[in-house]
Amino acid sequence: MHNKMKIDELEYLCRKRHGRLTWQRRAVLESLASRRDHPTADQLYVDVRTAVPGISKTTVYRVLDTLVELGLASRVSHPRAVVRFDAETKRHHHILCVQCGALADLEAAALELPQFEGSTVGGFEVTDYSVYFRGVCPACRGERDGGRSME
Amino acid sequence: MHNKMKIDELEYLCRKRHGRLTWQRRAVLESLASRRDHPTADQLYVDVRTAVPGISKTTVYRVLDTLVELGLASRVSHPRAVVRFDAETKRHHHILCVQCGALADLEAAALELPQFEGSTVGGFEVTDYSVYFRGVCPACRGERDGGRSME
DNA sequence: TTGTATGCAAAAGGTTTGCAATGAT
DNA sequence: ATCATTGCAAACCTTTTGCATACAA
Repeated sequence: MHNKMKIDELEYLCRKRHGRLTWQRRAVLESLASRRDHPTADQLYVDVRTAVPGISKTTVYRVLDTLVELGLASRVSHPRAVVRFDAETKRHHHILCVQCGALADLEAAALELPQFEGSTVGGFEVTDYSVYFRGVCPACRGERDGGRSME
Repeated sequence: MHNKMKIDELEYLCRKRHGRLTWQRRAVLESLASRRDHPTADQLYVDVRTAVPGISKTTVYRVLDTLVELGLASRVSHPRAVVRFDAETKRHHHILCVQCGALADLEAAALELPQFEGSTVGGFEVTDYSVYFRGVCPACRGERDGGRSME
């Protein structure tokens, strides 16, 4: 399974850093990696807590920090929303449904964009980039009435 | 001057909505439009307050909401940072310096990207998009030591 | 054993809200 | 005069921090 790889990576990276592989780290990463949406810290907290009661919200925040540092997760955000997390660290883009607020991933390969990395744009040396789309998702296009709530 | 246009637009849009053109709205929009960076609500508050004392922070937040509603400003955000505002509403992209945290605009025209609007991407009907670059700004590239503070 | 990671509770922001007063039209 | 907008203070929420305890290595 793909999640197993993530956990293995976590173990490896923890060792390398003289860090510790706690069940809390495992649990948060497992929960994050098993989801296809972009959960908030609080959603992950609830999630983990139902599976393995006893974790504190503080720890979830700290573990997420660590995962981002280790490159096992990344932060996603858009204006007017709480920060969300994503275990998908391959380059990809995001698209937000302006009607229901759903946030989906878009494979980078699906897009045909120029190769910006390494080039200079506006004087900046580009190391990374992603495209943020806004649009209407399939579900909202179907029922032309709008307004699912933001999950 | 370009800012004058913005204020005129504000006046027009306020009237259209049976809204009122208060000096607070004028002041916030003027401050925002005169800046080339992406100020936070708090920065605008300080700014306006020095020019015309007496405005409250609550009002700055409310005025900014209104400006965004009216299409005179937009929200910009990136993970790990407070929401920032931008009076530039033409399509443009953003680039963040990963060393000093500077956030700059990039003219859309400077990039040569496909025409995504109206097309369908990942099942979504795209209405708008912008590219978010990460890289190293000219200043930080010059002095290869990194670490200006995030303005 | 050693030092990292956790839990708790409290602090720290940033942003929003209720309500009476103000002021633009 | 009327109703949108403001100011104040308090509420809200998410995220961070200090410190003692627990536990992975």
